[in-house]
Amino acid sequence: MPSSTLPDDTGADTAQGAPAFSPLYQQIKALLLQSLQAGEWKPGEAIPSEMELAARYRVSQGTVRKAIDELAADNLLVRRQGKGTFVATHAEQHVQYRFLKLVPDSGDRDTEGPAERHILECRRTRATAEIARSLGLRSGDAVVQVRRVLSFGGVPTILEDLWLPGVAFKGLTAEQMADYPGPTYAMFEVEFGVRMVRAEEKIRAVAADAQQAKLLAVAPGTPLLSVERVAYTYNGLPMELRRGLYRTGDRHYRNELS
Amino acid sequence: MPSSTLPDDTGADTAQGAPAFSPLYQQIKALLLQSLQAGEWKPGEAIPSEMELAARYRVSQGTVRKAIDELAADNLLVRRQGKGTFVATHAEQHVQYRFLKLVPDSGDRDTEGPAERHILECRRTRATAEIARSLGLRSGDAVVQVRRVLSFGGVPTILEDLWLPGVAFKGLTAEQMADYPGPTYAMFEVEFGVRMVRAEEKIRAVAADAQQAKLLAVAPGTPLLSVERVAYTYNGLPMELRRGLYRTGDRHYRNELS
DNA sequence: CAGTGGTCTAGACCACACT
DNA sequence: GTGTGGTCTAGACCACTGC
Repeated sequence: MPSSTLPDDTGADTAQGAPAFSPLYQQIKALLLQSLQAGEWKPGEAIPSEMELAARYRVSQGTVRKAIDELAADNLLVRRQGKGTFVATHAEQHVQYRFLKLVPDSGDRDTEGPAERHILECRRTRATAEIARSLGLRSGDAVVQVRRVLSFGGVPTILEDLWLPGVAFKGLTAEQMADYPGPTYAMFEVEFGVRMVRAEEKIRAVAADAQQAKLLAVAPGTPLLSVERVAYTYNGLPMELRRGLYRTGDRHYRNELS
Repeated sequence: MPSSTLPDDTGADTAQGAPAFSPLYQQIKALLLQSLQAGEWKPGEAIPSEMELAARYRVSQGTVRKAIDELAADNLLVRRQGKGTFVATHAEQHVQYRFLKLVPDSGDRDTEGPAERHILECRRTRATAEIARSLGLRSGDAVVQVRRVLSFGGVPTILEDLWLPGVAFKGLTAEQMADYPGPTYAMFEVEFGVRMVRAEEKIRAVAADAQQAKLLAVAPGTPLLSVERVAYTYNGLPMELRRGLYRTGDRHYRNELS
C-alpha cells in the first residue's frame, strides 16, 4: 500500500459524511496535472517514462498508465510508441489550428497555406462587466484587446476580437500577433507560458453591420456566423475570450457528434 | 493462445506485405460491434457480463474490458457499476436530444419541456443527385422526406427537412413522427431498428427566404443558422440527411472543443 | 448474500524508435 | 541492444446493486 506517500483521500470522510473516495490513478492524474500546470514539463517535451513515474509515486506501471491514458484522451499528453509521452502543444501538431473548425466546402484538406493575419488593433484597456464575467475578472481589470482579420488565399474570411487578461499577457504587441510563425495559441505558449487546453463556443447567425461588412468585403446585411469562444488553461481558468465573425459563403463550420 | 477461435488477423500478411496486425481487444471490439449491428442485444438491454464474454471469446476479462471501454467511449455502450453494461439508446438517456446542440442563452438547463413537433409534410419521393450522394444511394432511389417545425414554449425555433432511405424507413407516417413520445431518434430505434450512432454537421449562416421566414415567424432576410447533418448507424452507413434552420435570437449552438 | 463493474498489481511478451 | 509505450494475462480486492 503506497498510499502513505500520497494525499490520502481515502482515510477520512468529508464533514458531510460523503466517502470522497478517489481511485489511486485519479490521484496520480491530479499529481501529473499539477506538474503540467507548474511547468515542470513544457509543451513539446517528454515527460518521464511510465516506469520512472511508477517508481516516483510508488505505484504499479498499470496505474500510472491509466492516469496517462486519461490525460491523453483529454489531449493534454500525446503518446508515441517507442519514443515516450509528450506534453501536447499547439505548435507542430499535425493539425494546425486545432480549435478552428471552419473548413473549405470542397476538399477539407489543408492544401491551403496558413491564414494571413492582419492586425487592426492591439491595445490595453479595461474589462467591461460582460468581458470580466467571461474571463473571471472584475469590471475595470486590465485586459488586452486585439482585433484582426484572417484571410485565406487573399480572401478576408474571419473578423475577430480577442480579449486576454492583462496580467498574464503583459507586453503583448501587434508585431508579435502578426509575425509569429504558427498558430497564435502556439505563440501564447512560447511567449507567455499560457497553454489553452479546452474551449467552449456559442454560435449564432448574425447580419454584418456596415463596418464588419467593409472589413470582410461583403455586402452589409450578409449573414455571418458569430462564434464566441472562451478558452481555458490547465486549471480550468478562462484565459481568452474571442468573438469571431465567419464568412460562410464557400466555407462551413464542421462539427462531429457522437 | 485463444486466437484459434478468432478471425486470425495476425496469421497472414496482406498482399501488399503490410503486417495488418490488430490487437486482440480490437478483434473483440469488432465482434461486439457485429453483435450490436445484428441486433443480438437491443438498445437499452444489458449485454453479457465481462466474465461471460471473456469465457465466450476465450480471452481474459481485462481484454474484454478494454474492448468495452472503447465502445463505451464511443457512446455505443453504457457501463453501470453493479448492474451491467447496456446498449446505449436515444430513449431514456438522461440527456434528451443528444445530437441537438441548440440551447437557450440563459439557463442552459433542460427546465423546458420537450419540443412541440409540427409535421408539415411526410412523403415518399426520389433522391436527387445531391441527396443520393449524402445517403450513399443512387439518384432516383426511394427516400422519405419529412418537413417539420420544432417549437419551444410555443415559439417556432427550428425548420427542418429530413431525408431517409426509403428501404429502411418503409411505412413511416406523419402520425408516427408527430405522436411518438420522446426523441425522433428513439422512435427510429423502436419502429425501424435503426440506431444513429454518430453524425457530422456543416454549419453556415444564411438569410431566411419568404417561405422560411413565414414558417419561423421572423422577418424575411433574418440570419439563421443552417445546420446540415448526416447521421450514421453502427456500420458507418449514412441513414439520415437533415437540414435545419435554427433561430438564434435567444438561443445558441453550443460546442465544446478540446 | 451473490453478481456486476472498477481498481490495482506483477509479470511476460510484443512493436517501435534510436543508436 | 536498450528503452519506450502497447498488449495480455491471472488473481486479488473494492464498490455498487439488488435479492
